[in-house]
Amino acid sequence: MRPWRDGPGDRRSYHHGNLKEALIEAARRFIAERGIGGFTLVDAARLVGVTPAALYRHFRGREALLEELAGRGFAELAARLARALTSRGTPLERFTRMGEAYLAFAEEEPAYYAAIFETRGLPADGAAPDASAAGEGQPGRPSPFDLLVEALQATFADGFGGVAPRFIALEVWALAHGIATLSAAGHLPRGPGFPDKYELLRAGVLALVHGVARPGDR
Amino acid sequence: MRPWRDGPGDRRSYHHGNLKEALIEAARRFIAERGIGGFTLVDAARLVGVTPAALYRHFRGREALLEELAGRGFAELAARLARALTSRGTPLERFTRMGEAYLAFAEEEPAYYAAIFETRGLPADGAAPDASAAGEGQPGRPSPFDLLVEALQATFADGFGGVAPRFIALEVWALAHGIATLSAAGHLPRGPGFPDKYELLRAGVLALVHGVARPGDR
DNA sequence: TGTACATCAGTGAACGCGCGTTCACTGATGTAC
DNA sequence: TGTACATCAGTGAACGCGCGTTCACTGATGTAC
Repeated sequence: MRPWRDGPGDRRSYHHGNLKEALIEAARRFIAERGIGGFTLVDAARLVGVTPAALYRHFRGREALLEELAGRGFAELAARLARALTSRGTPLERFTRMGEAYLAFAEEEPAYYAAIFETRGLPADGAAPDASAAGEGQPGRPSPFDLLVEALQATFADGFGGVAPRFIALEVWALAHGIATLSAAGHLPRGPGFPDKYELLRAGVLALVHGVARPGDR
Repeated sequence: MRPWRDGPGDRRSYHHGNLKEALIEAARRFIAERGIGGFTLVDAARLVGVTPAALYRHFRGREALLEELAGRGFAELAARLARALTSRGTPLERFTRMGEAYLAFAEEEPAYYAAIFETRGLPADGAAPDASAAGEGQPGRPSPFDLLVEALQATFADGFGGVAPRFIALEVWALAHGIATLSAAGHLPRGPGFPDKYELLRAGVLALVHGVARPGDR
Protein backbone atom coordinates (compact mmCIF):
# COMPACT_ATOMS: atom_id res chain seq x y z
CA MET A 1 0.00 0.00 0.00
CA ARG A 2 1.76 3.13 -1.10
CA PRO A 3 0.95 6.36 0.67
CA TRP A 4 -1.19 8.78 -1.25
CA ARG A 5 1.09 11.58 -0.21
CA ASP A 6 4.83 11.38 -0.03
CA GLY A 7 5.09 14.59 1.92
CA PRO A 8 3.46 17.92 2.60
CA GLY A 9 4.56 19.19 -0.79
CA ASP A 10 3.13 16.30 -2.70
CA ARG A 11 -0.60 16.57 -2.55
CA ARG A 12 -1.94 14.55 -5.39
CA SER A 13 -5.37 15.81 -4.64
CA TYR A 14 -7.31 17.77 -2.11
CA HIS A 15 -9.49 14.82 -1.37
CA HIS A 16 -7.84 11.79 0.07
CA GLY A 17 -10.20 9.28 -1.39
CA ASN A 18 -9.53 6.59 1.15
CA LEU A 19 -9.11 8.45 4.38
CA LYS A 20 -11.21 6.23 6.59
CA GLU A 21 -9.23 3.15 5.72
CA ALA A 22 -5.97 5.03 6.01
CA LEU A 23 -6.87 6.25 9.48
CA ILE A 24 -7.81 2.77 10.63
CA GLU A 25 -4.53 1.52 9.24
CA ALA A 26 -2.63 4.24 11.12
CA ALA A 27 -4.48 3.42 14.33
CA ARG A 28 -3.52 -0.24 13.96
CA ARG A 29 0.13 0.71 13.61
CA PHE A 30 0.19 3.06 16.57
CA ILE A 31 -1.76 0.78 18.87
CA ALA A 32 0.52 -2.09 17.95
CA GLU A 33 3.51 0.04 18.97
CA ARG A 34 2.19 1.87 22.01
CA GLY A 35 -0.99 0.24 23.15
CA ILE A 36 -4.48 1.65 23.19
CA GLY A 37 -3.69 4.22 25.84
CA GLY A 38 -0.81 5.57 23.79
CA PHE A 39 -2.87 6.00 20.66
CA THR A 40 -3.67 9.53 19.65
CA LEU A 41 -5.91 10.99 16.98
CA VAL A 42 -3.38 13.70 16.27
CA ASP A 43 -0.65 11.18 15.55
CA ALA A 44 -2.88 9.14 13.29
CA ALA A 45 -3.88 12.22 11.32
CA ARG A 46 -0.28 13.35 11.04
CA LEU A 47 0.86 9.97 9.78
CA VAL A 48 -1.79 9.98 7.10
CA GLY A 49 -0.95 13.55 6.16
CA VAL A 50 -4.23 15.15 7.09
CA THR A 51 -5.59 17.66 9.58
CA PRO A 52 -6.94 16.13 12.81
CA ALA A 53 -10.30 17.70 12.06
CA ALA A 54 -10.61 15.66 8.88
CA LEU A 55 -11.07 12.60 11.02
CA TYR A 56 -14.48 13.80 12.09
CA ARG A 57 -15.84 13.36 8.58
CA HIS A 58 -15.48 9.61 9.13
CA PHE A 59 -15.77 8.96 12.85
CA ARG A 60 -17.85 10.49 15.59
CA GLY A 61 -14.71 10.68 17.68
CA ARG A 62 -11.86 8.74 19.15
CA GLU A 63 -14.12 6.25 20.88
CA ALA A 64 -16.00 5.51 17.68
CA LEU A 65 -12.77 4.77 15.87
CA LEU A 66 -11.75 2.30 18.58
CA GLU A 67 -15.14 0.62 18.41
CA GLU A 68 -14.79 0.25 14.67
CA LEU A 69 -11.40 -1.30 15.24
CA ALA A 70 -12.78 -3.73 17.82
CA GLY A 71 -15.56 -4.74 15.46
CA ARG A 72 -13.17 -5.41 12.62
CA GLY A 73 -10.83 -7.30 14.89
CA PHE A 74 -13.65 -9.44 16.15
CA ALA A 75 -14.70 -10.29 12.60
CA GLU A 76 -11.15 -10.96 11.49
CA LEU A 77 -10.50 -13.28 14.42
CA ALA A 78 -13.70 -15.19 13.75
CA ALA A 79 -12.79 -15.47 10.06
CA ARG A 80 -9.33 -16.82 10.82
CA LEU A 81 -10.65 -19.38 13.26
CA ALA A 82 -13.37 -20.44 10.86
CA ARG A 83 -10.82 -20.88 8.10
CA ALA A 84 -8.67 -23.10 10.32
CA LEU A 85 -11.70 -25.05 11.40
CA THR A 86 -12.76 -25.84 7.85
CA SER A 87 -9.28 -26.54 6.51
CA ARG A 88 -8.05 -29.93 5.36
CA GLY A 89 -6.83 -32.73 7.57
CA THR A 90 -8.06 -34.73 10.48
CA PRO A 91 -10.27 -33.08 13.08
CA LEU A 92 -7.36 -33.00 15.50
CA GLU A 93 -5.13 -31.32 12.94
CA ARG A 94 -7.75 -28.69 12.27
CA PHE A 95 -8.28 -28.12 15.92
CA THR A 96 -4.57 -27.66 16.45
CA ARG A 97 -4.48 -25.28 13.54
CA MET A 98 -7.22 -23.28 15.21
CA GLY A 99 -5.12 -22.78 18.28
CA GLU A 100 -2.21 -21.68 16.17
CA ALA A 101 -4.48 -19.27 14.34
CA TYR A 102 -5.52 -17.71 17.62
CA LEU A 103 -1.95 -17.13 18.75
CA ALA A 104 -0.96 -15.90 15.32
CA PHE A 105 -3.82 -13.43 15.32
CA ALA A 106 -2.80 -12.06 18.70
CA GLU A 107 0.77 -11.71 17.49
CA GLU A 108 0.14 -10.32 14.04
CA GLU A 109 -2.77 -8.08 14.95
CA PRO A 110 -1.95 -6.77 18.40
CA ALA A 111 -4.06 -3.68 17.79
CA TYR A 112 -7.12 -5.75 16.96
CA TYR A 113 -6.47 -7.99 19.92
CA ALA A 114 -6.11 -5.05 22.28
CA ALA A 115 -9.18 -3.35 20.86
CA ILE A 116 -11.23 -6.48 21.41
CA PHE A 117 -10.13 -7.09 24.97
CA GLU A 118 -9.44 -3.62 26.32
CA THR A 119 -12.28 -1.64 24.81
CA ARG A 120 -15.55 -1.75 26.74
CA GLY A 121 -16.47 -3.84 29.72
CA LEU A 122 -13.95 -2.14 31.97
CA PRO A 123 -15.21 -1.47 35.49
CA ALA A 124 -14.44 2.20 34.91
CA ASP A 125 -17.47 2.48 32.66
CA GLY A 126 -19.75 1.78 35.55
CA ALA A 127 -21.57 -0.54 33.20
CA ALA A 128 -22.26 -4.10 34.15
CA PRO A 129 -19.42 -6.27 32.93
CA ASP A 130 -20.37 -8.23 29.85
CA ALA A 131 -19.15 -11.63 28.89
CA SER A 132 -19.33 -11.02 25.19
CA ALA A 133 -15.83 -9.95 24.21
CA ALA A 134 -15.28 -13.18 22.41
CA GLY A 135 -18.43 -14.70 23.75
CA GLU A 136 -21.42 -13.73 21.70
CA GLY A 137 -21.62 -13.30 17.98
CA GLN A 138 -24.43 -11.82 15.98
CA PRO A 139 -27.11 -14.31 14.99
CA GLY A 140 -25.78 -16.16 11.98
CA ARG A 141 -22.25 -14.96 12.65
CA PRO A 142 -20.74 -17.32 15.19
CA SER A 143 -18.40 -15.75 17.73
CA PRO A 144 -14.88 -17.05 18.22
CA PHE A 145 -16.03 -18.74 21.39
CA ASP A 146 -18.88 -20.46 19.57
CA LEU A 147 -16.40 -21.65 16.97
CA LEU A 148 -14.21 -23.05 19.68
CA VAL A 149 -17.06 -25.03 21.21
CA GLU A 150 -18.04 -26.29 17.80
CA ALA A 151 -14.49 -27.31 17.01
CA LEU A 152 -14.17 -29.19 20.26
CA GLN A 153 -17.31 -31.16 19.58
CA ALA A 154 -16.26 -31.96 16.03
CA THR A 155 -12.73 -32.91 16.98
CA PHE A 156 -13.46 -35.06 19.96
CA ALA A 157 -16.53 -36.89 18.85
CA ASP A 158 -16.40 -39.26 21.81
CA GLY A 159 -17.30 -36.40 24.11
CA PHE A 160 -15.56 -35.49 27.30
CA GLY A 161 -16.80 -38.02 29.75
CA GLY A 162 -19.83 -36.00 30.70
CA VAL A 163 -18.03 -32.69 30.98
CA ALA A 164 -19.70 -29.90 29.02
CA PRO A 165 -17.82 -28.77 25.91
CA ARG A 166 -18.31 -25.17 27.01
CA PHE A 167 -16.37 -25.93 30.15
CA ILE A 168 -13.46 -27.30 28.18
CA ALA A 169 -13.73 -24.41 25.77
CA LEU A 170 -13.38 -21.94 28.61
CA GLU A 171 -10.25 -23.68 29.83
CA VAL A 172 -8.74 -23.70 26.38
CA TRP A 173 -9.63 -20.09 25.73
CA ALA A 174 -8.19 -18.94 29.05
CA LEU A 175 -4.98 -20.80 28.35
CA ALA A 176 -4.69 -19.35 24.86
CA HIS A 177 -5.42 -15.86 26.12
CA GLY A 178 -2.89 -16.21 28.89
CA ILE A 179 -0.19 -17.42 26.54
CA ALA A 180 -0.99 -14.69 24.03
CA THR A 181 -0.89 -11.84 26.53
CA LEU A 182 2.16 -13.06 28.41
CA SER A 183 3.95 -13.49 25.13
CA ALA A 184 2.94 -10.07 23.84
CA ALA A 185 4.18 -8.43 27.04
CA GLY A 186 7.49 -10.26 26.70
CA HIS A 187 6.92 -12.18 29.89
CA LEU A 188 7.32 -15.67 28.53
CA PRO A 189 10.85 -16.95 28.99
CA ARG A 190 12.45 -17.86 25.72
CA GLY A 191 15.52 -19.67 24.55
CA PRO A 192 16.85 -23.22 24.69
CA GLY A 193 15.05 -25.29 27.27
CA PHE A 194 11.86 -23.32 26.92
CA PRO A 195 9.02 -24.21 24.59
CA ASP A 196 7.76 -21.62 22.16
CA LYS A 197 4.22 -20.45 22.58
CA TYR A 198 2.76 -22.67 19.88
CA GLU A 199 4.21 -25.74 21.52
CA LEU A 200 2.95 -24.51 24.85
CA LEU A 201 -0.57 -24.12 23.58
CA ARG A 202 -0.65 -27.40 21.71
CA ALA A 203 0.55 -29.47 24.65
CA GLY A 204 -1.64 -27.54 27.07
CA VAL A 205 -4.78 -27.95 25.01
CA LEU A 206 -4.30 -31.67 24.60
CA ALA A 207 -3.76 -32.00 28.32
CA LEU A 208 -6.86 -29.96 29.09
CA VAL A 209 -9.02 -31.86 26.66
CA HIS A 210 -8.00 -35.24 27.97
CA GLY A 211 -7.39 -34.32 31.58
CA VAL A 212 -10.49 -32.36 32.47
CA ALA A 213 -12.65 -35.24 31.37
CA ARG A 214 -10.80 -37.65 33.67
CA PRO A 215 -9.89 -35.75 36.80
CA GLY A 216 -10.06 -38.77 39.07
CA ASP A 217 -7.03 -40.74 37.95
CA ARG A 218 -4.54 -39.32 40.38
CA MET B 1 -7.32 4.01 58.23
CA ARG B 2 -8.92 7.33 58.86
CA PRO B 3 -7.91 10.24 56.65
CA TRP B 4 -5.62 12.76 58.25
CA ARG B 5 -7.72 15.53 56.82
CA ASP B 6 -11.49 15.55 56.60
CA GLY B 7 -11.49 18.45 54.20
CA PRO B 8 -9.66 21.55 53.12
CA GLY B 9 -10.68 23.33 56.33
CA ASP B 10 -9.44 20.63 58.61
CA ARG B 11 -5.70 20.64 58.48
CA ARG B 12 -4.48 18.91 61.56
CA SER B 13 -0.95 19.82 60.70
CA TYR B 14 1.13 21.30 57.96
CA HIS B 15 3.08 18.10 57.62
CA HIS B 16 1.22 15.05 56.55
CA GLY B 17 3.40 12.58 58.35
CA ASN B 18 2.56 9.65 56.15
CA LEU B 19 2.25 11.11 52.70
CA LYS B 20 4.21 8.50 50.80
CA GLU B 21 2.03 5.68 52.02
CA ALA B 22 -1.11 7.71 51.51
CA LEU B 23 -0.15 8.42 47.89
CA ILE B 24 0.55 4.78 47.20
CA GLU B 25 -2.79 3.92 48.71
CA ALA B 26 -4.52 6.50 46.51
CA ALA B 27 -2.74 5.16 43.44
CA ARG B 28 -3.93 1.65 44.26
CA ARG B 29 -7.50 2.88 44.46
CA PHE B 30 -7.43 4.84 41.24
CA ILE B 31 -5.63 2.18 39.25
CA ALA B 32 -8.08 -0.41 40.51
CA GLU B 33 -10.93 1.76 39.22
CA ARG B 34 -9.52 3.11 35.98
CA GLY B 35 -6.45 1.16 35.06
CA ILE B 36 -2.88 2.35 34.87
CA GLY B 37 -3.52 4.61 31.91
CA GLY B 38 -6.30 6.37 33.78
CA PHE B 39 -4.21 7.05 36.83
CA THR B 40 -3.18 10.62 37.41
CA LEU B 41 -0.84 12.25 39.89
CA VAL B 42 -3.17 15.19 40.23
CA ASP B 43 -6.06 12.95 41.25
CA ALA B 44 -3.95 11.09 43.76
CA ALA B 45 -2.74 14.32 45.34
CA ARG B 46 -6.25 15.70 45.46
CA LEU B 47 -7.62 12.57 47.12
CA VAL B 48 -4.96 12.75 49.79
CA GLY B 49 -5.55 16.45 50.27
CA VAL B 50 -2.19 17.72 49.17
CA THR B 51 -0.67 19.81 46.40
CA PRO B 52 0.56 17.81 43.38
CA ALA B 53 4.01 19.23 43.94
CA ALA B 54 4.21 17.59 47.37
CA LEU B 55 4.46 14.26 45.61
CA TYR B 56 7.93 15.08 44.40
CA ARG B 57 9.28 15.00 47.96
CA HIS B 58 8.66 11.24 47.88
CA PHE B 59 8.90 10.11 44.27
CA ARG B 60 11.06 11.16 41.35
CA GLY B 61 7.91 11.31 39.26
CA ARG B 62 4.96 9.38 38.02
CA GLU B 63 7.04 6.56 36.62
CA ALA B 64 8.88 6.10 39.89
CA LEU B 65 5.61 5.81 41.77
CA LEU B 66 4.44 3.10 39.38
CA GLU B 67 7.71 1.23 39.79
CA GLU B 68 7.36 1.35 43.54
CA LEU B 69 3.87 -0.04 43.13
CA ALA B 70 5.08 -2.85 40.89
CA GLY B 71 7.81 -3.73 43.38
CA ARG B 72 5.39 -3.90 46.26
CA GLY B 73 2.93 -5.89 44.23
CA PHE B 74 5.62 -8.35 43.24
CA ALA B 75 6.62 -8.82 46.88
CA GLU B 76 3.03 -9.14 48.05
CA LEU B 77 2.24 -11.74 45.41
CA ALA B 78 5.32 -13.75 46.34
CA ALA B 79 4.41 -13.52 50.02
CA ARG B 80 0.87 -14.75 49.42
CA LEU B 81 2.04 -17.67 47.31
CA ALA B 82 4.70 -18.57 49.82
CA ARG B 83 2.13 -18.52 52.60
CA ALA B 84 -0.15 -20.86 50.66
CA LEU B 85 2.77 -23.11 49.85
CA THR B 86 3.76 -23.54 53.48
CA SER B 87 0.24 -23.84 54.86
CA ARG B 88 -1.20 -26.98 56.46
CA GLY B 89 -2.55 -29.95 54.58
CA THR B 90 -1.44 -32.36 51.93
CA PRO B 91 0.86 -31.18 49.16
CA LEU B 92 -2.06 -31.22 46.74
CA GLU B 93 -4.19 -29.12 49.07
CA ARG B 94 -1.41 -26.59 49.44
CA PHE B 95 -0.84 -26.49 45.73
CA THR B 96 -4.54 -25.89 45.12
CA ARG B 97 -4.47 -23.15 47.73
CA MET B 98 -1.63 -21.54 45.84
CA GLY B 99 -3.69 -21.31 42.71
CA GLU B 100 -6.55 -19.79 44.67
CA ALA B 101 -4.12 -17.32 46.21
CA TYR B 102 -2.99 -16.22 42.74
CA LEU B 103 -6.53 -15.57 41.55
CA ALA B 104 -7.44 -13.88 44.80
CA PHE B 105 -4.43 -11.60 44.50
CA ALA B 106 -5.38 -10.60 40.97
CA GLU B 107 -8.93 -9.91 42.13
CA GLU B 108 -8.20 -8.13 45.39
CA GLU B 109 -5.17 -6.20 44.23
CA PRO B 110 -5.91 -5.27 40.62
CA ALA B 111 -3.61 -2.25 40.88
CA TYR B 112 -0.68 -4.40 41.96
CA TYR B 113 -1.48 -6.94 39.29
CA ALA B 114 -1.66 -4.30 36.58
CA ALA B 115 1.51 -2.62 37.80
CA ILE B 116 3.37 -5.93 37.65
CA PHE B 117 2.21 -6.90 34.20
CA GLU B 118 1.73 -3.59 32.43
CA THR B 119 4.68 -1.61 33.69
CA ARG B 120 7.91 -2.13 31.76
CA GLY B 121 8.64 -4.68 29.12
CA LEU B 122 6.29 -3.10 26.62
CA PRO B 123 7.61 -2.94 23.06
CA ALA B 124 7.04 0.82 23.17
CA ASP B 125 10.08 1.20 25.38
CA GLY B 126 12.30 -0.03 22.62
CA ALA B 127 13.98 -2.12 25.26
CA ALA B 128 14.45 -5.81 24.77
CA PRO B 129 11.50 -7.63 26.23
CA ASP B 130 12.32 -9.23 29.54
CA ALA B 131 10.91 -12.41 30.90
CA SER B 132 11.14 -11.36 34.49
CA ALA B 133 7.71 -9.98 35.33
CA ALA B 134 6.95 -12.92 37.48
CA GLY B 135 10.03 -14.77 36.37
CA GLU B 136 13.07 -13.69 38.30
CA GLY B 137 13.30 -12.79 41.94
CA GLN B 138 16.20 -11.25 43.72
CA PRO B 139 18.75 -13.75 45.01
CA GLY B 140 17.34 -15.14 48.22
CA ARG B 141 13.87 -13.85 47.41
CA PRO B 142 12.21 -16.42 45.17
CA SER B 143 9.94 -15.05 42.45
CA PRO B 144 6.36 -16.20 42.10
CA PHE B 145 7.41 -18.33 39.18
CA ASP B 146 10.17 -19.96 41.21
CA LEU B 147 7.62 -20.69 43.93
CA LEU B 148 5.35 -22.29 41.40
CA VAL B 149 8.07 -24.60 40.13
CA GLU B 150 9.01 -25.49 43.69
CA ALA B 151 5.40 -26.20 44.58
CA LEU B 152 4.96 -28.44 41.58
CA GLN B 153 7.99 -30.49 42.52
CA ALA B 154 6.90 -30.79 46.14
CA THR B 155 3.32 -31.64 45.29
CA PHE B 156 3.92 -34.18 42.59
CA ALA B 157 6.89 -36.01 43.93
CA ASP B 158 6.61 -38.73 41.29
CA GLY B 159 7.62 -36.23 38.66
CA PHE B 160 5.91 -35.61 35.38
CA GLY B 161 7.01 -38.50 33.27
CA GLY B 162 10.14 -36.78 32.09
CA VAL B 163 8.53 -33.43 31.40
CA ALA B 164 10.39 -30.53 33.01
CA PRO B 165 8.59 -28.93 35.95
CA ARG B 166 9.29 -25.54 34.41
CA PHE B 167 7.29 -26.55 31.37
CA ILE B 168 4.32 -27.50 33.49
CA ALA B 169 4.77 -24.36 35.54
CA LEU B 170 4.56 -22.23 32.40
CA GLU B 171 1.33 -23.93 31.39
CA VAL B 172 -0.17 -23.44 34.81
CA TRP B 173 0.94 -19.84 35.02
CA ALA B 174 -0.45 -19.01 31.58
CA LEU B 175 -3.77 -20.58 32.49
CA ALA B 176 -3.95 -18.71 35.78
CA HIS B 177 -3.02 -15.43 34.10
CA GLY B 178 -5.58 -15.97 31.38
CA ILE B 179 -8.34 -16.72 33.85
CA ALA B 180 -7.38 -13.77 36.03
CA THR B 181 -7.31 -11.24 33.19
CA LEU B 182 -10.44 -12.50 31.46
CA SER B 183 -12.24 -12.41 34.76
CA ALA B 184 -11.03 -8.92 35.62
CA ALA B 185 -12.18 -7.63 32.26
CA GLY B 186 -15.60 -9.18 32.79
CA HIS B 187 -15.16 -11.53 29.86
CA LEU B 188 -15.75 -14.80 31.65
CA PRO B 189 -19.35 -15.93 31.33
CA ARG B 190 -21.00 -16.34 34.68
CA GLY B 191 -24.15 -17.81 36.05
CA PRO B 192 -25.69 -21.26 36.34
CA GLY B 193 -24.01 -23.74 34.06
CA PHE B 194 -20.70 -21.93 34.15
CA PRO B 195 -17.92 -22.68 36.58
CA ASP B 196 -16.51 -19.90 38.69
CA LYS B 197 -12.91 -19.00 38.14
CA TYR B 198 -11.57 -20.94 41.09
CA GLU B 199 -13.21 -24.10 39.84
CA LEU B 200 -11.88 -23.36 36.37
CA LEU B 201 -8.33 -23.03 37.60
CA ARG B 202 -8.45 -26.06 39.88
CA ALA B 203 -9.77 -28.39 37.20
CA GLY B 204 -7.48 -26.91 34.58
CA VAL B 205 -4.36 -27.23 36.68
CA LEU B 206 -5.07 -30.87 37.53
CA ALA B 207 -5.63 -31.61 33.88
CA LEU B 208 -2.42 -29.86 32.89
CA VAL B 209 -0.36 -31.57 35.54
CA HIS B 210 -1.59 -35.01 34.63
CA GLY B 211 -2.16 -34.50 30.95
CA VAL B 212 1.04 -32.86 29.83
CA ALA B 213 3.04 -35.70 31.29
CA ARG B 214 1.06 -38.26 29.31
CA PRO B 215 0.21 -36.74 25.97
CA GLY B 216 0.17 -40.03 24.11
CA ASP B 217 -2.92 -41.69 25.48
CA ARG B 218 -5.36 -40.50 22.88
C1' DT C 1 -19.13 19.07 -24.94
C1' DG C 2 -19.66 22.89 -21.77
C1' DT C 3 -21.42 25.36 -17.88
C1' DA C 4 -23.88 26.00 -13.17
C1' DC C 5 -24.32 24.34 -9.03
C1' DA C 6 -25.07 21.11 -5.02
C1' DT C 7 -22.49 18.09 -2.38
C1' DC C 8 -18.90 16.68 0.13
C1' DA C 9 -14.19 16.04 2.14
C1' DG C 10 -10.83 18.48 3.34
C1' DT C 11 -8.29 22.99 5.82
C1' DG C 12 -6.55 25.93 9.45
C1' DA C 13 -7.17 28.35 13.39
C1' DA C 14 -8.77 28.21 17.79
C1' DC C 15 -10.79 26.44 22.21
C1' DG C 16 -10.63 24.62 26.89
C1' DC C 17 -8.73 21.15 29.51
C1' DG C 18 -5.91 18.48 32.44
C1' DC C 19 -1.66 16.71 32.66
C1' DG C 20 3.38 16.25 34.75
C1' DT C 21 6.74 19.03 36.44
C1' DT C 22 9.48 23.35 38.27
C1' DC C 23 10.38 26.87 41.45
C1' DA C 24 10.90 30.06 45.12
C1' DC C 25 8.61 30.17 49.23
C1' DT C 26 7.06 29.10 54.14
C1' DG C 27 5.41 26.75 58.09
C1' DA C 28 6.46 22.93 61.33
C1' DT C 29 9.70 19.91 63.59
C1' DG C 30 13.36 18.61 66.22
C1' DT C 31 18.01 19.23 67.95
C1' DA C 32 22.06 21.83 70.16
C1' DC C 33 23.31 24.66 73.57
C1' DT D 1 13.15 24.82 80.56
C1' DG D 2 13.94 28.11 76.90
C1' DT D 3 15.84 29.92 72.71
C1' DA D 4 18.29 29.75 67.96
C1' DC D 5 18.59 27.53 64.09
C1' DA D 6 19.06 23.75 60.56
C1' DT D 7 16.25 20.60 58.30
C1' DC D 8 12.55 19.16 55.98
C1' DA D 9 7.80 18.59 54.05
C1' DG D 10 4.61 21.06 52.50
C1' DT D 11 2.38 25.39 49.50
C1' DG D 12 0.81 27.96 45.52
C1' DA D 13 1.53 29.81 41.30
C1' DA D 14 3.11 29.03 36.98
C1' DC D 15 4.99 26.60 32.80
C1' DG D 16 4.69 24.22 28.41
C1' DC D 17 2.56 20.58 26.22
C1' DG D 18 -0.45 17.75 23.64
C1' DC D 19 -4.79 16.26 23.63
C1' DG D 20 -9.85 15.85 21.57
C1' DT D 21 -13.02 18.60 19.53
C1' DT D 22 -15.51 22.83 17.19
C1' DC D 23 -16.18 25.97 13.58
C1' DA D 24 -16.50 28.72 9.53
C1' DC D 25 -14.21 28.16 5.49
C1' DT D 26 -12.73 26.39 0.76
C1' DG D 27 -11.26 23.46 -2.87
C1' DA D 28 -12.55 19.32 -5.60
C1' DT D 29 -15.99 16.26 -7.47
C1' DG D 30 -19.75 14.89 -9.97
C1' DT D 31 -24.38 15.58 -11.74
C1' DA D 32 -28.21 18.14 -14.31
C1' DC D 33 -29.24 20.55 -18.07
